[in-house]
Amino acid sequence: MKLKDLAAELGLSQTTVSRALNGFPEVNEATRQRVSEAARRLGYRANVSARRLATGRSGAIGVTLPLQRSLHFGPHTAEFLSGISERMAQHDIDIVVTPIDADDEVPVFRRLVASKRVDALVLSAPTPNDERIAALTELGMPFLLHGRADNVKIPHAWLDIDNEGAFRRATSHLLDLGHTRIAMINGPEDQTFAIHRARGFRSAMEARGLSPDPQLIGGGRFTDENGFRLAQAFLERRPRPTAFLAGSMMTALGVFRAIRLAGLELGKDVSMIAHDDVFPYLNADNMVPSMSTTRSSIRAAGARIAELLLQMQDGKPPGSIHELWPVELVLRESTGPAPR
Amino acid sequence: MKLKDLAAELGLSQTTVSRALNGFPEVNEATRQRVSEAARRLGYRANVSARRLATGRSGAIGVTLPLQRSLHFGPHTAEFLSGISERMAQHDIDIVVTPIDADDEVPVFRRLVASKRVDALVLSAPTPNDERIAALTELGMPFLLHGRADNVKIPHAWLDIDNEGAFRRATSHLLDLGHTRIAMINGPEDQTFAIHRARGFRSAMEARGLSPDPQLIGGGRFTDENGFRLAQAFLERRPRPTAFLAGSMMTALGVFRAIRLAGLELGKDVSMIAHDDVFPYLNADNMVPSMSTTRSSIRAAGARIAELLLQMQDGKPPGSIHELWPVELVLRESTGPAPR
DNA sequence: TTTGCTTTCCAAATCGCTTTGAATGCGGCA
DNA sequence: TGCCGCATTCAAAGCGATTTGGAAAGCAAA
Repeated sequence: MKLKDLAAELGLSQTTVSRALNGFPEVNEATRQRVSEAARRLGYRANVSARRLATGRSGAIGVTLPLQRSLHFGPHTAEFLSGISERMAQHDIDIVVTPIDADDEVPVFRRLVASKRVDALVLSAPTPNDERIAALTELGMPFLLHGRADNVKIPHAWLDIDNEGAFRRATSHLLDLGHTRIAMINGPEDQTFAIHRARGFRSAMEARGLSPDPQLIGGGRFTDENGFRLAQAFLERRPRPTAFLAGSMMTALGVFRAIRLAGLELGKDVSMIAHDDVFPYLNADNMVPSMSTTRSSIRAAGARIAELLLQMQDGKPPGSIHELWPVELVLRESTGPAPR
Repeated sequence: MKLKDLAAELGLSQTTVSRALNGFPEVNEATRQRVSEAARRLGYRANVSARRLATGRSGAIGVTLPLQRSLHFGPHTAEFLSGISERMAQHDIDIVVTPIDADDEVPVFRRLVASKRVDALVLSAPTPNDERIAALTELGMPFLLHGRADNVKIPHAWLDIDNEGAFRRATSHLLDLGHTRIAMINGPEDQTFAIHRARGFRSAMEARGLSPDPQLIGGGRFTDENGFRLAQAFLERRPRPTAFLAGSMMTALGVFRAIRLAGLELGKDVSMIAHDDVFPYLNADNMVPSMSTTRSSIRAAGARIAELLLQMQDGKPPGSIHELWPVELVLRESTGPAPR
């Protein structure tokens, strides 16, 4: 069932049918009804390849999967991708995922652009001097950055959460509770967001005339395992840290295990605030004890990015798109006064 | 830079250039060299939409993301998707992810088929009477099932791991160690794989004249939280279970927390074998104590499914594709003799 | 020289849609 | 009546590849 068939069936020209289906104003309302009814009845759907060829737009947006980067395609990416695709599905736009090695990103971009496979890209996990921005700008491929690349001066669209503010507030709160030996289990050190978090941590400490103990700072992947190992090492130091900041709920689980294994009680002997990207399957409220968190839905960010991408396609200049989302601080049972 | 331009540049016809690039035999080797050199130099890449229209193949395969199903788009799906896309990238085939509500799967399939958006689909998380198989078969859309739909008689391609055998062996091993009160934390009950695992568990028990205690069987999502709650409930029963089977590493983490919280020691007071889908960021070996697992890489399964999909496109009949992968049992420190 | 094969290359049709530029029908108005 | 303007509709020209059905060139055999 193609357009021609449908047109023949209706005794109309392809032009009219096409226009009726695509909501052009110059077609009689009665005709439009007739056309869309027939289309539905006969199960007609435009061949996307043909449409794409004719319009010159691919009707797809690309999301790159970091294969060997410090950030894996893990739960965070999955959740983020859900957010994007949920929104895009409503617009009949495909999400094509492209695995990409850290080494040959630019060649892959070049291919993506030349083959007109996608209309825009979503970039994740930026570093401060992210070179992808220049590459894509030069290639003329629209993109939206999830996160920030502080040192890149080229105008570009981004959406980020206020990592610095979140960790500053979390740290301040721990300081208010009397904690001074605070350990920080951050993300991969090269990532902008991790740098921002470290900055927030440091600035809150310094505001009280303290400075972070480098011995109590760790980074790396957001995994249970990494959280566990770092926390275990930190807990062996004397004096022992009385509070932890964890970069993700995964790390927090590992930290929690280490705390238990050391015979300590979370929320009493040791406090913890973790960053919660809001996974539907990992609820800070339901943990025992419930976890205090800095919270920002990564799925919502994905959905919003999809939205902004659509606006960019409608001509909104990328340089005008900058969103910095505030992060909530949600206090629960895992934080308590510092033991004296 | 389009084919026409490239052809003009070379003083050849589009036909010849196209053939040279696509490796047809009837073009002179010297010409081919000249063509591909020029293509490289000028950065020519075929417009995928045009190619797709001309060939009638979309050059993409679809992966559906269950949005509201019992299985979320979580770490498992992410890892699986990595496997697929890794393999497909080598063939310049796009992966398009389509979010899909459990309710309107068939309409979405119908649209996918009619719009010729993808050449084939990957289906995950089947139930025993999975109705998607009939729907897709009827629509003539090739697909490959990750898992099995036992009661569906329509011939179709599938790849699955031997869940039943894995859990039978794991259970047998626990029985060998003297455990008899074994708790099982399974996956979502409607899923075939969970049913198979339950069957393996039961059959191992029955082979020793025992039968599983329904009070010690739980299901649900593969999350830390779910594992924690179920394990905690089970550990309150008397006599207490001395061993756990966990459906995933995520659940296992929760079980582990519950065990610690109950003041018990894993590997001594309580044993556990978890199913490990092999996440790069969650290593059973590095846990403390290290975790005994039934192991099968879900990423490898994804890669293999991609491979099989390619073979299907080359004409291999779907009905002939059935792969049942054995599952390793890897014993580590989390399993020990039953306390007397 | 002709014929018959290969080898190598080409012109033009095709894929199914969008879009341009023009045609048609019809009521209103002078 | 004749012309204009508006609302509809249409025929045909793209979009950029693949592919069909030859054709030209080169060469060996007749």
